Amino acid sequence: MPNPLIAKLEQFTHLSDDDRAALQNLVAEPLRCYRPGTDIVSEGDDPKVVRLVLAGWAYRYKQLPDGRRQVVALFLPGDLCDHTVFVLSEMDHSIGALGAVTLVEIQPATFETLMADHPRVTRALWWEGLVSAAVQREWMLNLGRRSAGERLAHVFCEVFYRLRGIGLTQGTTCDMPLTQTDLADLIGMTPVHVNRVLQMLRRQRLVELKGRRLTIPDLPTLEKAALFNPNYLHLDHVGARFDAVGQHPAAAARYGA
Amino acid sequence: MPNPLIAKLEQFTHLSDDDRAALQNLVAEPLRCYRPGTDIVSEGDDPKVVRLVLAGWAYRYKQLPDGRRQVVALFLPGDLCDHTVFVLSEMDHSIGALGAVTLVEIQPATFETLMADHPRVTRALWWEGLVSAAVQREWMLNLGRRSAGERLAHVFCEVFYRLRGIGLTQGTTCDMPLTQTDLADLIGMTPVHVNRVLQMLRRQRLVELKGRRLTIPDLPTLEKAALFNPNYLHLDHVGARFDAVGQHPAAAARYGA
DNA sequence: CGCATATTTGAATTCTTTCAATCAACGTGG
DNA sequence: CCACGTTGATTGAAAGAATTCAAATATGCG
Repeated sequence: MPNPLIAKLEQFTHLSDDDRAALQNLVAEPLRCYRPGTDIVSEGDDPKVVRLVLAGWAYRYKQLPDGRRQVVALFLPGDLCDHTVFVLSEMDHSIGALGAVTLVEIQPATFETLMADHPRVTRALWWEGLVSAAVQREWMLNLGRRSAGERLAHVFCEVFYRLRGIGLTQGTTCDMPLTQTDLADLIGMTPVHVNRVLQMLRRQRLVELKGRRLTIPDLPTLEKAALFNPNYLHLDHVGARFDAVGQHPAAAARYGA
Repeated sequence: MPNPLIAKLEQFTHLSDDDRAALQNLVAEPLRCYRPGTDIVSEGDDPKVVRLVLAGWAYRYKQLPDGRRQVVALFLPGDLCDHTVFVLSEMDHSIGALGAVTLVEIQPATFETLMADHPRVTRALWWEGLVSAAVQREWMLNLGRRSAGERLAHVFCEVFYRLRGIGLTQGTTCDMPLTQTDLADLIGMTPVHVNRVLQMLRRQRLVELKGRRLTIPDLPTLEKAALFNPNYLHLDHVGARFDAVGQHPAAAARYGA
């Protein structure tokens, strides 16, 4: 089974063959599969392992006692739940499977060994954690200050960028397994309103969404409508500073090599 | 200068005298003071140091091109900006000083040494990072799904809990240097609406707010109104599992020693 | 084909914002 | 000590955005 975490981390830094092998090795830990709509982790659970999504989409969510629900993160292939979760005694949120999800359950010790032996991987994992925190902040800006239309457009931009980073887009299209109800829980609106706003985006030819597939005919225009600035995804190969100069094509370009 | 980070981490785990001394040592790094309303870090900066707030309140915020602003985190004394920020090449948000703020600028190397030599401190710092991520998630739930009244009440509960954890409450009162405009940027509303909602909370005798001081006459009742569940602050001394049994009073209680 | 799930539509209501003014608190200089 | 300017808090009325509730269509799957 290929490990999409490698593709993800290579957006940040150049990895040696040895680094890649070590990451590939994570997939040797126990695999789990989940049916669409089931919970992978429930609020209150004791998190004993670190989870890495290999295939399918999952999402973190929180719920109020009366049932109101907010999706607080999306896990795409290659996404890792916090690599230090196991120090907590209790989860403060749940994780659900959107479609069919395959993930690995990694023992804390495996991670600690990996990080002790591979400093470049350690940096890359730090980067991974910082990016997911940055995504959370961007979502707060989304929820608090963007209009409904901007919000929905922003989600589409982000998902497209993230999927593209791990090679899961096909031209101008990508998967979009979220229902309008899921989208509503993601951007803090009602499903009815998501529907109306989506129709607006469609009328403006900013997106096409049908049969669980998303098409973005003109990404720059959608970005403008969303006030989308990809800086928060930190996809600029900043880790190049930890590379040997010239090792990585993008790093080489950036540093004029 | 006392180091409030020690008090903060001791909410999670028991520290040895040696651990405490090492943390105290952080305060030997260069101190900086900022005037109210000034920026400590600006979006686009290259983060070369890790910052630890010693006194005063600061806040992270993000802004849209047209000026709409969202506060995405509050830094109270003892709060640390991400202890691995320096792997990024560019900040995706800004940090501003609310009142007068004193902080230390810690070199990455200092941190790495501290963590290499003090495994218990390392765990505690991981916990710190996980808690701030959890706070962000709770804020998303706040922005996306709580009503205006619940949102405002929730902010008051959280601030009170966090200040109490580091010994900065006095009975039922604490500082509250945020103006109504600041609160608006925090909970994604307009200042006008904050004002009206605040009046509602006052009428219900849930809070008193005057002269930059907050009084919560009956915390449990405010918590109910806010749908506040403190689990996300992870203040349950979970780290006790990394303590020698019996070392820490709360841990001892939990484990029946 | 038929059920279950997801999307779409309409109308009425509720919540927030907007815009404009007014009021209150506070620190400064005369 | 008070006038004055600045900032923050408060109020009102009207416009705008989003939700609610209910019903009607689509769509996908066994």
